[in-house]
This record gives sequence, structure tokens and C-alpha cells, in this order.
Amino acid sequence: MLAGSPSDAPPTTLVLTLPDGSTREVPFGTFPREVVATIGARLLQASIAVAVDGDVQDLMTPLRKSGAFVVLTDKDPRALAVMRHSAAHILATAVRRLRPDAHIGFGPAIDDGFYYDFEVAQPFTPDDLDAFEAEMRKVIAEKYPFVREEVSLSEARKRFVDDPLKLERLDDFEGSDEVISTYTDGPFIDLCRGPHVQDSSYLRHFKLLSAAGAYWRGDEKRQMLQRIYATAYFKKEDLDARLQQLEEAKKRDHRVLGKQLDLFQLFPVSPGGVFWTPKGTIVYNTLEAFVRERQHEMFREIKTPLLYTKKLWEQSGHWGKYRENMFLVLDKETGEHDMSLKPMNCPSHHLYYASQRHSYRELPIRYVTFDVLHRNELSGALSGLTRVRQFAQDDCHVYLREDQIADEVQLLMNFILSYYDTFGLTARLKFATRPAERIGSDELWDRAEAALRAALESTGRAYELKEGDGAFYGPKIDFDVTDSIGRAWQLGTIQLDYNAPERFDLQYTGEDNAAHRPVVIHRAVSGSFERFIAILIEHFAGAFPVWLSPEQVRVLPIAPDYNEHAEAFVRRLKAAGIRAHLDARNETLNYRVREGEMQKVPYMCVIGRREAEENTVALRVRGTGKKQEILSTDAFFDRVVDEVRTRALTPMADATSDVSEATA
RNA sequence: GCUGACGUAGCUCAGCUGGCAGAGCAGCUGAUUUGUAAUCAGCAGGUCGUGGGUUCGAAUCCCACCGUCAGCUCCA
Repeated sequence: MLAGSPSDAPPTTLVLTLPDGSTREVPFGTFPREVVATIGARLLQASIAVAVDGDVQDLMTPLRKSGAFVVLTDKDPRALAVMRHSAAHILATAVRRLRPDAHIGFGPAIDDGFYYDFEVAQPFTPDDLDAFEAEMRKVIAEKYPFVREEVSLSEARKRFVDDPLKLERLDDFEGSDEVISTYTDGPFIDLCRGPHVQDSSYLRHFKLLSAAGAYWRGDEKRQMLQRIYATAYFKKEDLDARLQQLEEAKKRDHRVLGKQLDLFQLFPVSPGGVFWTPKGTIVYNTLEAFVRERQHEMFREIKTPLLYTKKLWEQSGHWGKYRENMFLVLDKETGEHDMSLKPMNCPSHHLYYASQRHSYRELPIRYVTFDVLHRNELSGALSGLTRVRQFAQDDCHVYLREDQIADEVQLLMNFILSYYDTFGLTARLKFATRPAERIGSDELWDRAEAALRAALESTGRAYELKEGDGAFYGPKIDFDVTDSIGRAWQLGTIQLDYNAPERFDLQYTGEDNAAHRPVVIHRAVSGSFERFIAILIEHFAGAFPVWLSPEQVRVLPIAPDYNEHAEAFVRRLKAAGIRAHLDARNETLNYRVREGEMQKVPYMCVIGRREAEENTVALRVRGTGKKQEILSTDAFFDRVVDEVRTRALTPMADATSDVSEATA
């Protein structure tokens, strides 16, 4: 490379290659600011940071290597994180001015903004946030340059003598040769490796969003800091768009829509338990039937008990690793809480597998169970349908030979992804490896991770690596589904398990007539029906495709004269299994149409004199307003029956419906 | 569980510094007989989350508990 000698001595001259192909030779340690200034003064003003050989650094960090030299302006996506990180410092600057007692933690940029953690005696209030925001605008107006200094460990300790959290962080540098740097903007100094924008005026469009507690260093045994979340953008339109997206998310919130559409209820007497209303139960059962239908061929559904003695959980390892999350039940004969509601189906499937002899020819064997599971989640973790204490998974365990892993993973992945396709959902794959808290030897983990990874890679799909995020018994592939406003949720999972077969002494008889150990794969598609329905509600903004809609067709006679005709049509639809309802209430058509739209009924058939005479319906498709279609009752009937049969995504949700506003 | 905010009619929300609990929608009754997002009128509806305390007097102030929410931790 141009960087020169392979010796340890740093090169004295660096060679920078600009995007136009020209090169600059500069002394080692030159500031990028000086290089950019020679290119152009306007560019210097516009530059947020630079990338040297692909690594982003700021303009005040000395250049230490040669390579491609790219100036990052606000057009470059990498510049946004730099600006947001600086915004975090500006926030801290403002907080320190108004609350000099605040000790500072960390303040990074995150995916959609930034945060900063403070240790304060009095937690922040919404009024405080307003005050901080106003103070930040002053800091911005003062245009403080971000000044970088590289200091020794002992010097750093002196500078942060009043900041215990920073001192603790500095302990990590003991014995390391990493450069310790500080950044100062006006009155505020922070231990930080950067990069930063040139001065505080580069922060323009931002908003403080919320304040909440967060454990120091993410450790629940440590003190709780106060974290302020915020976001910032280069352009006002981007900030406005983000804030509007947050508003839209609120309207689509499954808890809000669940109430408006009467899908489910939560009662204080069952925290984390869900009451499914008649309409919600239809959605739930329809989904379950769908999974069941798709699994019909290769999977064997079984039902197993909900309650087991601790002996089973000791064998499975849950008693040691998962007991805190289990609902323990008093056995009145022993006087102990040594029974438990099952938090997972795995052990019961293993028990059943082990109860029979299996030939290598039978494998893979797939058991599926939709039973209710109970997990005693922390009260503060509960949230709507996405985090509950009682739920059901479409839970499958596959027993297979090691040589079948790749094929099986491929099969399960296709199953899961095509299931999501039905709903127009796309998944991001994540590969999660051994966690700190785990069972099984490292050797087993090595094999499991290698096997699952190989199977995943053989599919050729992109995935993200999540170190240490696996289940306590094995590595896994998680399927994160992104809803229509870009939020990710973990739903499906494929987990490879070499541990359970050992613990449950699972066997099959091989070709050699000897006993062999099968491997277990845990699989869920929906994640849980509860969470999946929450995602569907938000994804469709409550406007389910016709096959999933609790009410598929609403028939509206214009006047009592046509009630009989309308009723006959409803009967015909119902006989074909269509969820059709007659709305012949003594209300205006406008009133009834409005209500049908608000309830997001996919199809409303209006029947008046013309329709009754000509045997047609005036069809109003959800979300399309006055654009009615006149078609024969037969044509409509066929259309609906066909859409239900094919599980079509029609009628497409008009997500921008402003109805929720009108009801507020 | 931890930090903070919140809890008023079935729903959405008013009710400022303590002084007789309100609106809209939904519901009920009646009139109206409706051609694609709210016809009109009347009626009814609340231990102000629960339990304590302060006060002549508490939806309002204080404490505890329960629940919900935003996060943290954990997680399908």
C-alpha cells in the first residue's frame, strides 16, 4: 500500500488520494481540516467529517494513515451519526449549565437519534426537557468549536476527578495503548473518542423526545441514571418527517386499534393476560388455522399438559436457568411450590419423543403444539400484546440426524419466509451465538454453532451476527420482521439444540442397528400469536386483508324495502363461509357507511332499488371513498370467495385513512 | 423488578392555584325512511384506580398499593 514501510515506525509522509484521483502528500499528523481547506473554503464549511481509507474521523483528529480521502458533507449518511454524537455533547453542555450537579455517563448516537445518560439527584421532568432544549439553542448560537486533545491516563483522571462515571470508564484504559482523547465545546469537556462536527452550530434541527431511567452500563445491579432520548437531522424536512412518523405510529399502535376495532382487552386483574373479543378471536383462530393448514403434511400436532413437576424442569435445565420466569404452583401434598406451568413446549415434546423407539428412517420427526405458555415476565416489561405473560406459540420441535441439519434449516426457513410473504412482511435474519448464561459443554456449542451457521450460509441469504444472543441451550436464527413504518420485531426463530438430546437421553436406531443421538431444532413461525397479531394490526393499520378480517362483508340496504333482498344475500355469503353481516339499522346510509369504514370492513355492499331489481350490488371497497363499483351479486360473490381462498392481500389497506383522526 | 409520567362515564378527554363532577361520541326512547364518512329531539350514565392521611371541606395536596405507558433489565 501507499502507507509505506512495514516497519513499526510511523511513516513521516502520508499520501491521500482524493475522489478525483489526484493525490496529496502531507506530513504525518496533519489535521484533515488543513487538507480540506486546500481543496476549498466552501467545502471546509460544509464538511462534517472525513473518511480515510473508509474510516470516519473528524477534522481535528491528526491524520495517521494514507489512503482514499473523502470529505463527508451532510449528504453522506455517515455524517449523520457524527452530527448526532455532537448533538449529545451539546445536550450535555446544556444540562451541565442548568444542573451543575449532573454527573455524565455515555452519550452515543443511535439508529434514529442520540441519547445522553446523567446521574442526578432529582430525575428530569418534561419541563426540564423544555429548558434543556432552549439552553441547547443557546449553545448552538454560541458556536463553540469542538476541541480535541489527546491526553495521558493520569492527565485524564485529573480532568475528570469530579466525574465518577468517567473515572470508572478510564479504568478500562489501564494497561491499554489506546489513545485517550477529550473533546471540549465551550464550558463542557467530555472523555470521548469522537468524531465530532467542527463546532456547535452544525446542530440545527433536533428534538428532545423523552427522559427515562437506564442502568449504568446496562447492569441492573448498578445505579440508575437518567437518560434523555433525542433525535436530530440535517434537514428540517427530515426531522418533521420523523416526528410525523412517530405520530403515525401512535395511530397504528395495536393497543389503540385493538380498542377501536374491539379486538382484545386487558384487565388489571390479569396483568399480561389477554381477553380476545369475538372479533379478535376470529383473527386469532384464522391465523392458527392457517398455520395448521400449512403444516398439515409434514408436521404432527400434539397437545400436552400445562402443568409439570419440577423433576421435568430439572432435567431440562429450566429449573436452574429459567425458574425466575416460571409460574410455580403449590403442590399441597408436598407443601412446596414444586410444580410449574410450562413456559415452553420443548420438554413435553422431548418426553413424547423419548417414549417411543425411532428409526433413522423416520427422521426428521416434527411435533407441533399450540398450547398456552406462561412466563412470569417482570411487570415493567409487559406491553400490550407484544409482551405478555400468557401466550401461545406455533411451536415445533424437529428431531433429526446431524446430516439432515442443512436441509431442515432450509426447509424451515422457506416455510417461515413464505408464511410472512402471505402478509406482505419481510424478515431480516439474525444469527445468535452462545450467551454467557448457558448449559452444555463448549464442545457441543462449537458443533451447534458451526452446523447452524453452515446451514444458514448455504441458503445464501444475508444475515446479521448477534454474538451472545443465543438461547441458553443453543444458537439460533431469529427472524426480525419490519412493520410498515420500519420498526423491527422478533417473530420466528430456528434454534439448534445439542443439549436437550443429552439431557433427555433422546435416541434413534441407526442403519448400523446401534443407538444414536438425534439433534433437536426448535422452531416458531409467528413467534407468538399474540405478538404476531400485534404486528399485523400495526402493519395493516387495522385494515386486514379480507381473509383475516373479522367481518368481511357488510350489506347495507338503503331502506327497509330492500331488507329482505339484502338478508338473502347475507345468507348466501354466510353459507359459503364468508363472514357477512347485515346492517339494516334505522340510521342514514351515511351513518352506516361511516361506521363500516371506521371498523375497516373490507367490503360494503349497498343495496337499493336499482340493485334489488338488477340483482347487483353497489360495492364500496374499504378506503376508496365514493368510487363505488356496480357489479352483479354473482361476480362479487365469486370475487370474495376467491380472495379468501387464495388469502389475497386485497383490498389493499389505505394506510393514510384519516378516520382515526375524526373519531378522536 | 428499577426510574419517571399517568389513571375522571363504555370510548376520547375538560375540570387552573382545594369549595355542589362536565363535554363529545357510544347507549336508551321517540320522531325521521334515508343512495356512499355523523338526521333531529329527549333521557340515562361516574365510590374521580384502591386504601390511608392532611383539611371545616379533597378528583385536586401527602403516603402506600394496584394497573397502564416511556425507557432500563429481560424477552416470543
